[in-house]
Amino acid sequence: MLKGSLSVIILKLLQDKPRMYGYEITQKVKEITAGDIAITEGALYPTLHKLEADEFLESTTEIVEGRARKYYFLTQKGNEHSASAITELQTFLNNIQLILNPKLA
Amino acid sequence: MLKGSLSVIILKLLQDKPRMYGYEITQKVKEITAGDIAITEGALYPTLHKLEADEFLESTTEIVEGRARKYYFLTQKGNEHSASAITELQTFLNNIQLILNPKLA
DNA sequence: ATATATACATAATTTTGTTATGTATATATT
DNA sequence: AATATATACATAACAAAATTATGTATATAT
Repeated sequence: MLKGSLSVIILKLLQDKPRMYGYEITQKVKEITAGDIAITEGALYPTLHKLEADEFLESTTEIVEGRARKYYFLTQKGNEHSASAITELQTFLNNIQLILNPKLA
Repeated sequence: MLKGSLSVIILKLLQDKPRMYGYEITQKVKEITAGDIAITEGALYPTLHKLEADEFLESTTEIVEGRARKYYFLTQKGNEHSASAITELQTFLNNIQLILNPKLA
């Protein structure tokens, strides 16, 4: 993982599906990237906690099939922040592309 | 900066121009990205030193216009490593793109 | 004389990952 | 019945790789 992108990925996934739990996020990323990107739990959970502490996310815990699931969702503040964070990452990715592929510049 | 991309950027720039010095790299990145990406010296120089310690780069210092310049160039090992490192970063960027823009998947 | 640009370098700190470990339940396999 | 795997969350020790601040030094423009 490139450091710094995980929180934006989480925010983006929660924009597309407004209620997800941690394990679900790891599986979704694995699915989208055909197994290339595996989010480690040691990175995921602290990041979710930080996003919640920053009031970008809120959560509710539910028991589903005998196991606890902690569902996260964007706050209004988180929704606003997501927009700029995603744009910023997109701009950065475009810039790296320009460096890696100057012929397309 | 997304952590981890800097060394790959340096390797790529040295593939395109096989002899560059540190300050020149910062200016080149600024130029390509229209000022969006500014490489900090505190990141640049330690990264150059590490690439040299890993024997991916070698350097020669020259005095140009009264000031010392340390020119870096790829070793054979560095050239081989560049190819895989760039491909790997490209794959990663493509995967992030899939997450950020699922409609293009 | 002073500010800015060029040119390199390092130290302290922060951010953000990886790896390892722990707890717990459900389901599939031997 | 025992064991392995998948699901589900969490935290601690450690490492990597930035940012920020600081330092040295020369050339050029104001």
